[in-house]
Amino acid sequence: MDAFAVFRNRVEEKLINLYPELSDNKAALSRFVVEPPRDASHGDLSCNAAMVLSKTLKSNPRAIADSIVAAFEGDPQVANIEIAGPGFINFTLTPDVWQSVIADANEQGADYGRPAVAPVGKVNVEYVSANPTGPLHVGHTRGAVFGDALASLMAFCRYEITREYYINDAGGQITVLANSAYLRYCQALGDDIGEIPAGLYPGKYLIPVGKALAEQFGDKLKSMDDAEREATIRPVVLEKMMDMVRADLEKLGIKHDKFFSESTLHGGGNGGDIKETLDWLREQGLVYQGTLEAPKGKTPEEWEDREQTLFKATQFGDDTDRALVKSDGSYTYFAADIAYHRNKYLRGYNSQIVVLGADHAGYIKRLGAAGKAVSGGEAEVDVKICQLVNLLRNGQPAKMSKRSGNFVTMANLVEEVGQDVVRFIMLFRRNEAPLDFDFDLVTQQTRDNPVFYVQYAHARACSAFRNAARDVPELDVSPDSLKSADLSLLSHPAELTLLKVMGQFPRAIEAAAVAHEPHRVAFYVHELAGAFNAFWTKGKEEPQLRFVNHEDRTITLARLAMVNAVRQILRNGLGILGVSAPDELS
RNA sequence: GGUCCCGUAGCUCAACUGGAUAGAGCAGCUGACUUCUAAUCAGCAGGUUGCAGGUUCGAGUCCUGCCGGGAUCACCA
Repeated sequence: MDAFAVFRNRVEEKLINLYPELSDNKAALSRFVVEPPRDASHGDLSCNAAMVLSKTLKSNPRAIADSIVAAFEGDPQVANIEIAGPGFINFTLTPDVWQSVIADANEQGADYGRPAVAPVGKVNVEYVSANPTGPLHVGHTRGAVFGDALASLMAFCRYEITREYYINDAGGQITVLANSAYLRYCQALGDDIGEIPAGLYPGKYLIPVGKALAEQFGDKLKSMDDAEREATIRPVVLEKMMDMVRADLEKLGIKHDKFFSESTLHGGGNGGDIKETLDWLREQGLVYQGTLEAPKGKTPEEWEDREQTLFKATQFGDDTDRALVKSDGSYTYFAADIAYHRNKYLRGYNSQIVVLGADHAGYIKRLGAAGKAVSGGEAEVDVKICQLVNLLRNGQPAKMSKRSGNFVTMANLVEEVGQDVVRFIMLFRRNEAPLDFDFDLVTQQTRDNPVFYVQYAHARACSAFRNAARDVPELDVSPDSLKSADLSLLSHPAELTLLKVMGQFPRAIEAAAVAHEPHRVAFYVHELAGAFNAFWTKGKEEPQLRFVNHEDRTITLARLAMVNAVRQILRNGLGILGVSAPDELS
């Protein structure tokens, strides 16, 4: 049970009893919260209902608070209740409420923290979606980790989640890719290709692709005309590129459920494709022929004033209407994007999350507009922007030379510092804040390094069990035995402090999922690790607080039950982030 | 010029979506180590939350206008 949720319900019940007119006013009732007070001296739980409902009830907050407090008279789990400040109701709970967190965590195990009821509706999380023209680099990594952790977080909270990758395989860059691969193919057949011409991809990763083409086709590609050759090469190269992307993602532990190919939107008739979508938009009166004004910063010479096919994006909150058809008659990228959002909507996703890089900030409004337009306002499109990652070495910018075509790939990054570090560091920051990634700092095993700090706390928890097995081998610490522990022994203030942090896990998780903010999970496990380390050190000053007590088996068992719960919560939190929880650190 | 993001302790960042006296870590002082119960912990010090207004019981958070930093700005993807 989550004490915060339980007491919120309890307050709501009492409010409806006291003020029957609230029973059909869900909106008002949904506005108050029960949360931990900032200052621990205010108690365990704080409720703002009296202030929030003051207007609705046309009564002053103090009077409402008084009536709520009176209604809690006799509640066996309330040790103290008082009104403070402008009308906060502060609860201090009896220790057994917090002690029960241990039993819950140990009993529910990997499910501890999971909300009881599943939210309605399917959620599509689209992330990475990098152009399949080369290896993933560090710029893709943050979005990849963020999207993956967000999907895991929401899946943990029982949302029906699909992890999706949109393959941009319909544009001109794939033609360039095919031509680049053809050059490597010629090279594989023994031709001297010299310098890679400007405009083609120079990367060495295409060399094996060229070899594969040579093995598959012999010299047949050379005798084809350009169109036939491209049509032949394209799917083969694309597949190779996507294999590479998938392999890179796997190094970070990322696996998508669905790879959606943009080119399928350009084909015909499978529902939700571009033509059908544009026809549908036309029926809605959202498409017209017109001209756009030149942006203020552009000089008239840079601007070709021309009539084009436009989507009324402004009607849905965008800043300008958007072109759907290019001057050569083909569809714009955005036209495909609208169709893609419609496709997702038709597949039943009323909630669509799109994770993009910092350079796509300008897309938030237009994607939101697309989502609203194609769903008649039913689908929510939440665009999450991940800001830039600054790579540092020893505090100095780790410059990458763009000229030589060298860049830090995702694979390099993971190889150098490991999956856990990459993932945790990238999640230990709000997504919209820029991130410094210092190679030297993130590999240190010190307090400065949050990944290490949290993993160390988990390893310590495990070591408590190793020590117990060594020092009191006759003590049964099996799950069943831990279940029988007398948790009421854990009433020392230091223990209650730790237990209260533990008890916040469920609401922290749920709030993070609702807000689409996985970084909160990272901050939570960091806080729990701190609370655990603090308690651990207390055992130094006060030996009776040590986990293993040679004289007293019952307190040892209770303490180990608590340690096991800490370990479980850390595992659950880290599991959501995709970071391992090692039993020992080397 | 438009739009979006950011601006919080010397530094790097939080603040549970409007709650109470704005919190952590680093750096600086003080103290605690037979290194898996110090890879850590406790304490001290550090603030006009960029500026000015507004909304209300209450603002770092919401609205307006400025200042500073970054990103982006038809037809590429």
